[in-house]
Amino acid sequence: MSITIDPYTAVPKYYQLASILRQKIEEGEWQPRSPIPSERQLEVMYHISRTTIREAIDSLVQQGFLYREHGRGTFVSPRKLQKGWMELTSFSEDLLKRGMQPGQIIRSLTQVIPPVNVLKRLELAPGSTVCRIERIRLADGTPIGLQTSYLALGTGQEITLEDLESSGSLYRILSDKFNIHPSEADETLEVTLATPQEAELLDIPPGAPLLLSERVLFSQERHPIEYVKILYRGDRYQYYTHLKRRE
Amino acid sequence: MSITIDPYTAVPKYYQLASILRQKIEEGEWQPRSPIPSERQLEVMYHISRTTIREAIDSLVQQGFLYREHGRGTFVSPRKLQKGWMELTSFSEDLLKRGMQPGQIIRSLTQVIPPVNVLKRLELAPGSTVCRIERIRLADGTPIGLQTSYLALGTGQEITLEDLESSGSLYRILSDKFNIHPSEADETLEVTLATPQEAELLDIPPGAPLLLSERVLFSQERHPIEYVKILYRGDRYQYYTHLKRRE
DNA sequence: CTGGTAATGTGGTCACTACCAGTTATATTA
DNA sequence: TAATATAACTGGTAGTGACCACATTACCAG
Repeated sequence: MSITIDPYTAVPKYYQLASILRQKIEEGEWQPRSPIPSERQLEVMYHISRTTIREAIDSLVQQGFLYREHGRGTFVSPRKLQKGWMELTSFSEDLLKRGMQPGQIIRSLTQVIPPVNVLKRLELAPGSTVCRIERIRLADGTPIGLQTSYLALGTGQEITLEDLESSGSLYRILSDKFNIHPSEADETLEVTLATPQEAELLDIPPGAPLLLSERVLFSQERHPIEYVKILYRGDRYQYYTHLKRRE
Repeated sequence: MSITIDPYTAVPKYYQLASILRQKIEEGEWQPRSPIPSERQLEVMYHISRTTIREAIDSLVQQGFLYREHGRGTFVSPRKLQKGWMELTSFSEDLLKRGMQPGQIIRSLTQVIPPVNVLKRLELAPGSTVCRIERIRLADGTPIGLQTSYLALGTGQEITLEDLESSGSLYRILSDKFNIHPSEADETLEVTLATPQEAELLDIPPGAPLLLSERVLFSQERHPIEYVKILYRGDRYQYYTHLKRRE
């Protein structure tokens, strides 16, 4: 990450500036609640137009790093709000962020005709086949969740056991191999109790409370990509989210 | 909602335009996945500069109503993604959106010195007093959750029983009476089991699974306002979010 | 000391301009 | 006819210049 703007690279200037500013925030050079240089000052400092400055600041405000006060200035958000931005993350990313080591036991990888509710959520025609992946998810080596994914892939697109075992993260495979970039998701959370089978796999007593997450993942083009159901051990998992009020 | 831009009002043009476009989307005039007029066309249609057009479209893209494709156009997001935007909502708002009637039984409203972990989350000095509200939350008349709020109000700011009973929504009181506008929140969700007291209040058997939500609410100025803990009946409540991937 | 006022600095809005970078349809050419 | 080039779109990035709305400060009159 440079400390000046390079006008000859393909990277947009507003993006370069945003990176520079974010770095100063993350490294603590600019303390929480203190003002950053004004837009006119930044204009001189980096020889960029105010239009571009504002575009950079806009994105950081959007991401919660900065906040503006009309007539006063632009300020660094207090730590609390900098991290844990409401992000769509994969299981692996999620766990790594919490400082735990993600792992998995792949139970099956098959082509199946999914249940109708799954078909509906994936906006597929009845009888369509999808790729189903069953995995036990591990945190620091111990089971933490049971995950069942249904993937709506294009014809010819296929995920192999090797892909899964080498990368671990489904999102990475989608991105690298198929150029599908997860963008948004709808998720519901509720409470259930473990069936004997689930209890066995998760190494908990039958009837223990579980956190059930159901998520439909959408690509950048807003096509449903994946329906995934995860049963988390209630005693070992906490769901975190950051909410923003509209307007 | 007008259908033309009024240059003489205090409402910014980009905001007026965004409202017009959003209306056309919500009323179905523009169908999902179909392109909206190009930015150059809108420039002519509404006699607004492209800068302003893009600002309006930006906000709608941000809110998930539209999506852009470089070189192709700007399109209406499919229905699925238009609604249920990841919003910070109050309990009442939340329930109303699900088509249920919110209600409450106020169990207590007192000034207390909260537990240390609450003080910490509210960034208050040890020994500070806050307003505590205990409520049983109802959906269509039946108990659905136990809510305990700790409010960090300014000196002289006070919430009365009448306020609560007449409005029902704490967010509305904060907004109307104190000019405090909830903006963001950190929330965690986990699973617990009902204690005998909790079970009694929620009309469920002791040991029944509950969804425990803990939320810290922040004002526009990023000051912590409220720490609230809600125990939801596991059999009657489902949590919903919409996630977006960063970048 | 108090209250008003003007200067100055901040972010907010908007117009106009230019060019770049993808996409698509059409015309051209082999 | 089929491949290729081109023109005419689309959104993306960037600069300049202007004025507005709000906050803070310093100064002045009472």
